[in-house]
Amino acid sequence: MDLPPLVQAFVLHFGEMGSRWGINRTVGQIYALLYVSPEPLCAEEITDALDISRSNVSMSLKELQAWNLVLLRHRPGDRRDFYTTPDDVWQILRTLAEERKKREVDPTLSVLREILMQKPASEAERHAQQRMGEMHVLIEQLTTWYDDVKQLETRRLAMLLSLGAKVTKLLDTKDKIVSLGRVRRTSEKE
Amino acid sequence: MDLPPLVQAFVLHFGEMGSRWGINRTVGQIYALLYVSPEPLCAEEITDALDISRSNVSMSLKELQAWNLVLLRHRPGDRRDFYTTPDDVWQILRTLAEERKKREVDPTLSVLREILMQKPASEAERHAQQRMGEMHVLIEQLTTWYDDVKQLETRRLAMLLSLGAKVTKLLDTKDKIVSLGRVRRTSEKE
DNA sequence: CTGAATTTTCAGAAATTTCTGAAATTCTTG
DNA sequence: CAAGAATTTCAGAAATTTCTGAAAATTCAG
Repeated sequence: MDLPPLVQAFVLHFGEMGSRWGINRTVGQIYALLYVSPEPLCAEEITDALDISRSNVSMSLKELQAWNLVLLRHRPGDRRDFYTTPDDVWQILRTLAEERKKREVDPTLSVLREILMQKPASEAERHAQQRMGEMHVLIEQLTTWYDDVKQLETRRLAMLLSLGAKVTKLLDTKDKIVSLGRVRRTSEKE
Repeated sequence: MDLPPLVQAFVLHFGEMGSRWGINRTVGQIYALLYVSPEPLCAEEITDALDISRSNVSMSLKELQAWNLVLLRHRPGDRRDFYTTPDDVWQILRTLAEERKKREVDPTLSVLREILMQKPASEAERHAQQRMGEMHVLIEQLTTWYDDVKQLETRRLAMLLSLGAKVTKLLDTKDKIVSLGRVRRTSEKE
């Protein structure tokens, strides 16, 4: 691996982080390399840059394609495949979130739902179901929010973020209105 | 492993998911088991429930403690340690987020900052730095937002989520005001 | 202090994941 | 369709991670 030291540091760190997130080290390194490369790279170039076997590169690229994380490029009169990453980091994040949701969150929700349908046969099971119900609600809330927010264009998303917890002030207002409304409705009934 | 079938399904799924997120299967299973148990469990009980060695339980519990994910409990006149999880799922999520940030995000930010300080020695390095800069900005934005939001109590956080992208309407307004301001300022200059 | 109960440690075994080289396949072009 | 360039596949090797049993350490009651 003889990359510019600055690039090498990035690639190695990324490989390290990848493996802490359940992504294989090599896949992480390849992604990092593609991410910082000024031009799309072909498999051979990745092999040379990272000092890994050609077949490993092939399998790792397949993996990255399955995750929708890389773009395929071609040069006229050259039948090799060249790989690159999207330019927009926000887009990359969105793709990552989308894929993880599809692979991990959705199946978890359906397992939870299935379990929650069953009839508890003991007090322990009843309690377990109750706990799983709480988890189910949490995940549903998060994914609903995510489905909402993922539609936003980058510019607007950035704005939403920069607003941060300042939204709380708005919430305070809403909060008061809602509770006022509740009080009124309650007193009307009486 | 002879748990109620409903609990077993949950525990196994959780172990599976854990390993996809870089958490060892056993650690995930133990956490799931503690999460749904009506009472705190001692190491011996976990050993029996999950059919793993006592030493494995000991090490996995140590791991969970390092992640601040479990609570230690004692019974009077019994010197065994009993383990449980917090009741509030939101609190669990917060802890998880906090720990991952501390272990993975913060180090990444500091690696990026360090690399960005260096002087690029080539065009390729200049480009790589530019890309890393974009990633750095993204992560900074996300963590700033996170630092903001993590303070919120559960009730308010849930409200923020339920609001979701409806906040966009507010943003639209802000957006218009901002761009109006820009137009005015520009025309004043001319 | 002794000894029983409990927990921790850790070297090596077992299991799992990752990686490689060689062969097979695909694709293009003359 | 033959040849050559590029890619993919996959069985087994290598590396890494996880797990265990045995021994050591800790804790506490008597």
